[in-house]
This record gives sequence, C-alpha cells and structure tokens, in this order.
Amino acid sequence: MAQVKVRFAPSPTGPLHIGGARSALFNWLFARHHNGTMVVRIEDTDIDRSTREYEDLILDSLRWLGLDWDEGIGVGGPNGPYRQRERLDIYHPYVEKLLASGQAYHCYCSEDELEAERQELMSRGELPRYLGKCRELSIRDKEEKCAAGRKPVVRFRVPEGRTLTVEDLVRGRVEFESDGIGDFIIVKSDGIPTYNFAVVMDDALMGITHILRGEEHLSNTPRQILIYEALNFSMPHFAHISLILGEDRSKMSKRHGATSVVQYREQGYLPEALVNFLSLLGWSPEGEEEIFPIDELVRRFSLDRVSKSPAVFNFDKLKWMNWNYIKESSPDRITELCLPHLKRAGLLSETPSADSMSWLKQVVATVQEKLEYAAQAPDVISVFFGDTVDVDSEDTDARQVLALETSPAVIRAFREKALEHKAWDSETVRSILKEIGKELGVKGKALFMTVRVAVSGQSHGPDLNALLTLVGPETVARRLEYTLKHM
RNA sequence: GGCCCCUUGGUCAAGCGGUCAAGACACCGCCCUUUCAAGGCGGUAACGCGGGUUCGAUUCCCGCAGGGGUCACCA
Repeated sequence: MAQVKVRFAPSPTGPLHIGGARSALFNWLFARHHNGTMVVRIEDTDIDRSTREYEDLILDSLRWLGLDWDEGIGVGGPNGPYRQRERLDIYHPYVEKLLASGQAYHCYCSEDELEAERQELMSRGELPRYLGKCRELSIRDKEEKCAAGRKPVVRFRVPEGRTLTVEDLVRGRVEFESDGIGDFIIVKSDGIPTYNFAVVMDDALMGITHILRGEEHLSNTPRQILIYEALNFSMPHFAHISLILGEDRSKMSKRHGATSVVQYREQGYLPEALVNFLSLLGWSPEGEEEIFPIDELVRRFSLDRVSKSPAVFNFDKLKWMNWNYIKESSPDRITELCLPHLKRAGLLSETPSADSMSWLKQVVATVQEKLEYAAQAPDVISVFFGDTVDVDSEDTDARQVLALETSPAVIRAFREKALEHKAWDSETVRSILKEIGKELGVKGKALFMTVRVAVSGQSHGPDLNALLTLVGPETVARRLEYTLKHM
C-alpha cells in the first residue's frame, strides 16, 4: 500500500471517551501496521465547550494507552499548527474562493427565522432543512442586512440532483442524494468554520490518506465529499467503524457507567488490557487467541476484519482481560497500581515506610492473581491488616468450623506456638501447623480451616500459609486470643 | 418523520453456498484442592421473519420487522 497517513482529531469538550479511544487505537494500529504516519490534531472550533484542560486530559489518556503520534499537537510537523482555532488564516482564502465561485454564499437568516422554517416544514410533514432563502441576495440586500447589524454565516451551495457516493472501506459503497441535504453552514457568524468544513480542510492540507472514524460520521461524509470536490482536493479513503453501545444497545454514554479512559485508569485497569479489549470490539483477529501484546495487534490488524455491526461494551470481559494482564505483571507494578486505593481506604499512610512497602509487596504478590482491577485491592487485602477480626456473621461455614469440638484447642495451641517462635517464616508456619495436627490428632479441614477462620474471620481468603506468615506471630496471636474470647 | 447503517447464543464474535454453526466472556455441573480463586473436564445457549435464486442457503437478491445513527451557527 502507498504511504499511509491517518489522524485522530478529538474535540476537547470532555475526557477521552471509550469510543474515541477505540477510534484512536484503530487509526494507530492501521498506521503502525502499514508503517504510516499518525497525526493528532485538535478540533476546537466549538469555543464554548472546548478547554485546554480537556485537551491535556485527552492527550494524556492517549499517551497512557501507549498510542503515540508522529505529527501534530505537542510534536509539531510540517502541516501545523495543529489546533483548528490557530488555523483560521489558513482556512480563510479557501472560503473566499468558494464565495467567489458562487459555491458558497452569505446567509443572514436569524436563529428565529430558521426555527420558524423548520417548524413550518415539519408541520407539513416534510424534512426540516434550509431552503436556500439567502441564495440569491443582491448586493443591496446584503448591505441592508449588514447595516441592520446582522452577522452572516457562510453556507455551502449544495448542488441539486446529485448522487454522492462514499466508497467505504468497511461498509462498501454507500450512496446519498444531494437533494436530502440542505445548504449547510461552513463558517459561523463569529467567523469560525464549522466541523464539516474544517475537518476537510485539515485532512486535505495535512495529506491524510485514510479517515477511520466512528459511524456517527457516515451521514456527514456526503457534505464533506462536496467540499473536497469544490476545492479540487484529492479524496481520501473512508472507513466508518461501527459504534460502541451500552447494555441497552444505545450509543454508549455517561449513563452507562464508566465511559472515559481516565475512569478506567483510576479504577486500576492496565492500559495494555484496555487496548487489547478495545481492539476486539469491532475487529477480530484470525485464529482463536484473544490476548495479544500491542505489537502483535499491530502485526495482525487489518481493515477487512473490521466488523460492520455495532458492539455492546462488555464490562465482564474487560475485567477478565485486565485480570489476565494483572496476574502476569510484576508485583512491584501491581503494588504501585494498588497504592492509591489502599491509601484512600486508610490501610496505608500517605508516606509509607520502606519496611511497610516491602511487606506490602509480599502481600500484593500473594493476592494479585485474584485482582480484576486495582480498586478491588482494599477488599482483598484488608485481612492482612488489623489486630482483631470478627467472624463474618454471613459466613455459615466459618461459624460451623469454630463450633467444632477440636477448634478451641487448635486455636489455643497455635497461639502459644506462635508466641514461642522467634524466627517466623513460611517454613515455621508449616511446621507449627504440622505439630499441632500431630499433637491434637486433628487434620485436614478441622485443622487448617479452624486456623483460617480464627485468624481471618472468614472461610475463604488468601493462601493460609502466606496469610499467617505475613500477618506475623504477634498479630496472629492477638487475633487468635480475640477469637477465643468471642466465639 | 426523511436519509443512512446494522441483524449468528445474554455479550464479543468466526463463518465469506454444502460445517455435528468455531472460539472467548458470563452462567451451570463435575474433578482437583489446607479455603477462595486458578486449572482440568463437561454442559445450557444462536443464524429476526417472509419471499425468491440454487440440487443446496447462516452465507446471494428483494421485502418486512427490530435496533442504531444522523438530520445544529456540536463535533
């Protein structure tokens, strides 16, 4: 394939959304697969809603996901600037050109007039659209309107009777009739171009070869094609990716839960997991494996395996995916990941000592294979903390175990042996357990389960030996004593 | 409502005229087990409907239905 150049062009009106992240990912995978160029540009023509904070947040999320870019915001390049609001001078001559050739014209209609027109059309059962009232205004009319203080917008004159064809790389040929499209605005009354115009200008001027974006843009494409033609720009390839849906099958939005990348980051998901998961939403690799490191995704990615049908975002599968990556990660990394959650839960001080950090790493190492995401850490880890533990009243297995005839003796014996031992490691714990079993003639569940429940208050939890080892003899003894008194 | 897109188990999905219709998540059993999990084995569960085309349709065509998107001085 000839040189490939793609772009991700978010609008900084909110954090990076899951859908946006998936678009960015597909563009990135496509670019990397073909050794092409990835550009990131900011579409900030919506002055009221765009902020620099969101821009930073989005860029940050992109970097966190491991999606880098070769040209654009932050890295520069030959086609800058890369914020649309800084490109107004670049757009201007092209607007003039369209105006001069009559392919665009000034429109002075007010909001109210347009609204009235819409209502009128709708009440007659016709489609609401702009009918071209200002198409043929005379110079005098214009001067009058200007004098009256009206600020015009620039509209694109949509030709009649044309069939606009989008050759879409994932959908095939899609046709639209130009008659269904009213003359649309390309420059707002404040002089700032609209999305449909600016996006074409930028894509053309930046030499974008492939436009991969969400399906919500498909019906905008015929308008954009018109502009490409009017300005004699060469047409890029289009590929519209199906939408990501919420559980109720409507376009994923805030009410569906966590929808922004930062939220997943905060919950303690790993970027590789999110990337892997997202890659499988609307694309499928050949073969049966599903877990791929990112460079393997790059190697395998291809547009012709991109699905046409929308996909429901499946939280369970994401969790499963993340669990896979967590259990394969180093305890150091996962400890780091859990830190903020443990601090917030009050299990750890803001500035933990080196000792408690190294202890914590061992704790994390014993439970990390159970974690689906780091925010679960406090729950899973809390049994390692505290001098006393109450038996979970919901846990009938636990109560039954403590009610065993042999249990008090087992607990007492363990407590004594724990206090006698100076050295304390997993070997010690093992031998103590063995001794008790021998001395009291108790084995299996009656032995191990009893100790577990007495020391943790629950009939399930981390590996018993590791639990006892890490909690330490003094605390174990205190917990056992407490249990003895309260059982 | 007009236009456009989509339709295989609960979800993600393979399939690209002939398959007992893959696989994954979730769910349910059993095994293993010093708990839970993991792991192993097994199970429940799908081609929206109606017409064509064809020796043969999940696959191709046409309707219908359902879902979604879009019709802004938002992107």
